[in-house]
Amino acid sequence: MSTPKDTAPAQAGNFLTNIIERDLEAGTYASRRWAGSPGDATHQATGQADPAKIRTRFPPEPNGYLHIGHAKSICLNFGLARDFGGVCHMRFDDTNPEKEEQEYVDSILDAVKWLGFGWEANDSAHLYFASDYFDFMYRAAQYLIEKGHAYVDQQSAEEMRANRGTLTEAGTNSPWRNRPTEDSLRLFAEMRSGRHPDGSLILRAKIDMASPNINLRDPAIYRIRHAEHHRTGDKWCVYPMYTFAHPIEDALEQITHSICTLEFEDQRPFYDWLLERLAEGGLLAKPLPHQYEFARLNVTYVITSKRKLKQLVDDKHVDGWDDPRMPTIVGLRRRGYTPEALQLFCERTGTTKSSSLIDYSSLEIALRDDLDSKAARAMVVLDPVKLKLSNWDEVFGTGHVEPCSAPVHPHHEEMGRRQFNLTPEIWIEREDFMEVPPKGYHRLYPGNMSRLKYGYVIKCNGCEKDAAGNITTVLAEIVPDTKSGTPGADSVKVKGVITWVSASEGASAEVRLYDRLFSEAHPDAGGRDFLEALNPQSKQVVTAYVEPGLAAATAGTSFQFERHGYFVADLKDHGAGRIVFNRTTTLKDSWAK
RNA sequence: UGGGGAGUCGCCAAGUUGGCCAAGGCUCCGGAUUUUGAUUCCGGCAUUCGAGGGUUCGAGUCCUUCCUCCCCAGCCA
Repeated sequence: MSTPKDTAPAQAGNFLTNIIERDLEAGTYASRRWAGSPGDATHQATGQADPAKIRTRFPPEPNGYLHIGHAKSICLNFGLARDFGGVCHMRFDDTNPEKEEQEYVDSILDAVKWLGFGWEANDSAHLYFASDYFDFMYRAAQYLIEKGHAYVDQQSAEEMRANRGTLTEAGTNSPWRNRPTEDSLRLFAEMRSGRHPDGSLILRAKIDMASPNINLRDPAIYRIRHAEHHRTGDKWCVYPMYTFAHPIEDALEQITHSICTLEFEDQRPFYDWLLERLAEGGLLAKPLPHQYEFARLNVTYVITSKRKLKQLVDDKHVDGWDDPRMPTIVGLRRRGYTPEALQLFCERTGTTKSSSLIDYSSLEIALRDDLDSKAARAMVVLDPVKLKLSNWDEVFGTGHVEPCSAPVHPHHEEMGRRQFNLTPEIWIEREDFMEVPPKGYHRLYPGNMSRLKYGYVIKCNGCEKDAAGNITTVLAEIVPDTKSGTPGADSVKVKGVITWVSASEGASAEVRLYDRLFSEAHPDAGGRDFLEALNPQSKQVVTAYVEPGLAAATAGTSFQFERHGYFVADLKDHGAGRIVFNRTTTLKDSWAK
């Protein structure tokens, strides 16, 4: 997975590619060794020069489902490794046993693979867990205590908060801050042995309670938590905090560029402080990893707050985490988004440090751009009204069905052709007929001609209505010798071409017409209730008539329903005997709605 | 009011050490092709870089004052 950057006219880079190029040129990481697995300085020293020019990592906490924002981070980290001859590690940041589960590990792995990335490189799987480093982390904490860089505090959480100071006022030292080293060492061992209850003691780094950066006011680095961990079981009852664990994970894995989101900027000084301390003690190999921050992805009409997404699921506003309206990877996938479309979207939106708000439509545009050349075409009538060809018997003879042929894709003949029959009664879209057409309308209205796509030109003769005045049947007649593909096809020019499905041969299908989940661009702006911004029409289910061949579609396959948009056979509900499609997105429509 | 970030066309976004007319993508607007009002194809789209001063032959890039927005006071990540 290490294709070097090609020579093609390089896309303008971003601040991260600039940094990496500079590091590569300067040989910043050239001296790194890699012993084939993560480990401390001694371990890595036994290895060869690292075959990976750079190492990045995607480090989610396995506490929920991945969403579109994670997709960006995945594309960034795996993409950078791919483009610069490096390796990207798949790592689970599982340092909080109370929130994490194996189920999430599995779904995250699945999402990353589906997106098109892998963690296999140089004959090994770079799949790691922070929990595998607990032994080292414990040793590192002991080292910090020994050197006077950490101490066991026994203030309560409330006391600690009170003594931390505020944004404008310095904090005050803990009365336990200068506890003798031996005492802290003993207490820390007792914490580990299970002698103390949750919250009674805590290990803190000793830095500066007056620092203007609150993260440096003796941050907590190890806490007591008598909880079962999904991987280490009850082996531990002390767990490292993110602040302490993450830099160590990066260093043990020989990560070069540790990329995270902007809110961690203030943590960087501690990241560097910690790693320097451990490196000067000979525990970690130099050169050390560096943290870089980028702006997280924000998209209009979309929320990514885990708490709020969970509420949508729990309160049944959506049908689960994989509801096609959810911004989760599983949801986007079920909606019909492709990995390529998501990657294209991430490339187009770029990577910077300035927070941006991307139009939701960019997502749809990227999807259309990807699907247009790949999706097989099909004719489907979503809002059916019957049309009778009144001169059928005169033109073809009673009982005749007229075979029609269409390309699977108009620009890719190699994709083959599909067959279906034209019959005397067909379904057409209700909006393709108007008794009184507006200016510029060129489909069916009394006296006007249109073409039945891949079939004949027909002339509209009016319609039939029920007692309430609703149109029940559109009446039309075949214009002879105008069949598509025959020499006479162009003898009659028409402006409108409409799609149709044979009433006797078409299959009926359940089609779910999805629209954006929220009707406001900023559903959770200004602290108001995001549920009030829910779009009541985000899901409409219709019974449609589809081209007969669609019955054989396999779940997960995308089609373009001509003139309607892109649809995907539902991953869960489409199958033998039941045809179920989800509308992924409509087609671009420049005809005023 | 402390600290850390960010402000370039409708939405993104290049622009690194000051120097040819401020990249590119998407949207949009014209026009051509089209049996999807889709696609494709041509063409157009910032005297201006949050605002004001200043330095300079020359500034988005340097100095300065100001404005706006985002993040930080979990024993979450």
